[in-house]
Amino acid sequence: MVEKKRGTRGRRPKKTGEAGGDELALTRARVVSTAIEILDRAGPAGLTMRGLAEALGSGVMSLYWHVKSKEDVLDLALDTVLEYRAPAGGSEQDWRGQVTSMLEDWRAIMLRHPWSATLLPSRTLGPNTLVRLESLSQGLSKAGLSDADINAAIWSLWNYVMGATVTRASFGPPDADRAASLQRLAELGARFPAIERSRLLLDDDWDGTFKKGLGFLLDGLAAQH
Amino acid sequence: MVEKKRGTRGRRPKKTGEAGGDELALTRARVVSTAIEILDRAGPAGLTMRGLAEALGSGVMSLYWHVKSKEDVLDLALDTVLEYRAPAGGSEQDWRGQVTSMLEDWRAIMLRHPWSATLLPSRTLGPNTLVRLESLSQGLSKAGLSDADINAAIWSLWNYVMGATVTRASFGPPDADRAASLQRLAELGARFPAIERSRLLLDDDWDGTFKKGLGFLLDGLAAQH
DNA sequence: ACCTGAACACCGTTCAAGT
DNA sequence: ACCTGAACACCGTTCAAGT
Repeated sequence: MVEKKRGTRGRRPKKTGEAGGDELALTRARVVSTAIEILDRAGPAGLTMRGLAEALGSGVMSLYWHVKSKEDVLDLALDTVLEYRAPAGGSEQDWRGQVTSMLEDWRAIMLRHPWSATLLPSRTLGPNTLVRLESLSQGLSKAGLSDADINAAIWSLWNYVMGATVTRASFGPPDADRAASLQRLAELGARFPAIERSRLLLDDDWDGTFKKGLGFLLDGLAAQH
Repeated sequence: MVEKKRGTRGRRPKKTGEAGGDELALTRARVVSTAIEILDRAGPAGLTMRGLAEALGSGVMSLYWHVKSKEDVLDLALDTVLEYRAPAGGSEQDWRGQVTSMLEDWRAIMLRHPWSATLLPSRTLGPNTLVRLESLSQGLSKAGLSDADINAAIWSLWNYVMGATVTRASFGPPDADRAASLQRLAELGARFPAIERSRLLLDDDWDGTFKKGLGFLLDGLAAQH
């Protein structure tokens, strides 16, 4: 009853040059990057410190030398994924182009790592998030908005992307039938005539919808001249 | 080592008319509503099936008669909180008013239960969420948008509110100093001149910013005539 | 129909210890 | 400086059983 699963990954002496990648030194960077791999594959619920250690070929508690806690791992993974390298010469670009390309890059990254959209709301803004806010801020300063409007504009765009990504992630490709079953519900009750008519829940041109909505918002900003 | 904490909440025979509220029958509705209380007080991490049972004065496993799993409890709590009763005569209202009041109600509710903003992205849309989408859909149909634009408009507004709430919840009143410390970071590095200048992170007029941004978006929609 | 405790298979993390 | 296993105090849920 107290027997332990030893199997293939019991302790063994370290051999240099061993195949498999297991022999690499444990580093903070390596911990974070395999955490990201696991998150991509299994989502936040699939990440455990025990599983992470196993994937790294180390004991569980070894992780705690490089990392403060599981929360810490999540914070680091999130900030790593959100990294943004502003394209060179961005400051000469027109504001709409600069803002749009940064936001689309942001959205694309979050969709590539869907867990990030789920996690971002509940944790601190990291340095890389600040880089994005700064780029947004600079872009909008060229839009001719009043000082009073500019912060509201930044947050509007931020919120829009955040919401779009989070919504998109919650539908997700794995369950196309979820939307279908909701649509059926909407039809059945006949309590939702407008949704039914526009087939809102079946529309899956996410990219187009994102672009169009962003256009609405930018139009609204431009209109404040 | 195997001793058990019996104390005040050990089994006792059911007495009718007993004081304290403990004697109420266990119902699905009661399970959900005390789950909401706990979520409000302690957040998603603070909700455990064991704690929930204790708050209800029942054994843990009794819950599973009324509820399928913890996930189920969260889904139910979320949909309960999101309930929307469209104001009478909404269909005669002008579209901007109808849309705005529904969205502000939605935002207010989510801010009153901050965990809901965190949870919504990762779970199914419930019936009550559909009611809100329907109201949005009906309101916008009066705005004179083309059929091609209307779904994009719905999702834009949805995304905006979602993002605004989620962002707001992630700052939260508990840590006004978090923003301050971020601002310090921004100043220190001098890598974020635009953020620093506008004092973006110190701005805490969330309500005003929300309204203004919503205005930008609605202006953009109106401009599509 | 409704409620129960014991037990199972997990978690994250503290600690005292090894090298 | 870096890594370790044992142990602690938790989880959600299955099960077989009670009324």
